[in-house]
Amino acid sequence: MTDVDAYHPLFDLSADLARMLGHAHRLVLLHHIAEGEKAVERLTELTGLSVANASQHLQGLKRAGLVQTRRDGKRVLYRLGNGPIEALLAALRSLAAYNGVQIRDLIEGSAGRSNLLESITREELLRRMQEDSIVLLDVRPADEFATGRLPGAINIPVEELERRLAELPRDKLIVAYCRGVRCVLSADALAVLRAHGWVARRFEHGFPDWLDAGLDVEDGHYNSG
Amino acid sequence: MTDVDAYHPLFDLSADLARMLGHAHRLVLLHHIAEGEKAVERLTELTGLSVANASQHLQGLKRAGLVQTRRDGKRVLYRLGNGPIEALLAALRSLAAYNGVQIRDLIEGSAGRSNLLESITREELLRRMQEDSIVLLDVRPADEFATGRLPGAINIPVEELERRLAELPRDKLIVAYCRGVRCVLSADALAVLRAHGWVARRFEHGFPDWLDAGLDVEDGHYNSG
DNA sequence: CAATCATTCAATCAATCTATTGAATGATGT
DNA sequence: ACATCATTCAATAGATTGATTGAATGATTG
Repeated sequence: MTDVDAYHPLFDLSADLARMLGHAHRLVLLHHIAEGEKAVERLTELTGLSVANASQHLQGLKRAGLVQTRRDGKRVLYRLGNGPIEALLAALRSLAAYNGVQIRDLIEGSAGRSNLLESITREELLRRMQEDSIVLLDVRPADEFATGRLPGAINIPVEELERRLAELPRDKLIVAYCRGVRCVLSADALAVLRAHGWVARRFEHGFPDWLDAGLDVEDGHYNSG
Repeated sequence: MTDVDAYHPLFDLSADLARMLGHAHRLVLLHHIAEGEKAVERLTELTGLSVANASQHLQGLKRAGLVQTRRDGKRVLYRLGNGPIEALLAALRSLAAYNGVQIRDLIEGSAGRSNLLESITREELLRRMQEDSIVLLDVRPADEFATGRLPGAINIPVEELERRLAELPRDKLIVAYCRGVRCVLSADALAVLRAHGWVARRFEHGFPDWLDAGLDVEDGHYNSG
């Protein structure tokens, strides 16, 4: 048997990337760079890092392809690199937020609040939809919502969620869903909701799974034939 | 002025997470665990790591919430943790793959990385089909696909591609093909895929060339005589 | 072309991470 | 209770990473 059976160079590349994201200073730098091209000095102002230290981190990010540079006079401007970088950062932040909420629950509350964060099964979802004890929240973009949705769901795309929280009742469990297990939208939504004191869980299989199960959808053309 | 103006605990949490993903051994372990609950010993077989070393890495992953454990007799079974972990792993692999392709292009050819990113030779296609490192995407209309296709190809006609993106894995190179060099379908497909962060190239000769070369086709009547 | 400014490089030390070893724990079967 | 097995813990040494310092580079200005 070989050393690492499932070895694939992609694991090494992935690890190098992840390691480069594994320092708060670099994440903060990336955060600022993602908001727009910036010179090193500006980044040091924003982050409070020393020039040499910031530069060193930036060199690393550049080597990893996470940022690119161009010269403008005596300044060197940093911008985000190519590829799905923001998607990766969003996924990272999303999971971190999810875990962060869990940790806070462990500290704040004793017992079973942690399972409030876990996803809700389809069976439980169906039951609680019957008894009208939940609010079903679709956090996908409006156009996807328009194409089809779970019965009774309301739509607040995740990027609008924070400023539209008032639309959600506080006396019911919020169940957020999106496109499925690979989709981070509902996890982001959970983080926002929990951060503002709502009680929320997610239906992690999302809309496609619901569809596959042959269950009713609203306003869709999927099961109309 | 504070040390880090834009400081947010989320950056620390994210960095901790990323650091935990920043080692190929842990990524390989996660890969195996993601495919199903496994005991430590099984993981050592799969990875070639020593027991203590694997255990140590697993402890770290557990602390980070990336895996969970349960006991079954004397074994301890590891499974993936809660939250959008697979989404994060997919995003990581996706970007690594993207960068990997770029790097290889820089090494292999001086000329046009864009060029290499676009089309894949028949030889490379065959090789990567063997090693199952790509997803072959047929973007022709369904009826043409039904008549005959490259082995293992999946069919998403280009006009449906945008709304069916979820069917495509993010951790493999997507190779799109259509009717051949004069056909624009696969080029359109590339644009859609790239725009959404997928790593994609095209097999520009398409189905007819494959046929001419006398290579296997699936479910076709072409080479049955 | 010298002075200046923004950034990078090089060298250092402290801190952290990794693999290995061997001992300790916890569950099982006799 | 004892022996056994799977896993974890603890301690160590070697490798890697991070912050700081001061010098070097590259572009601009007068």
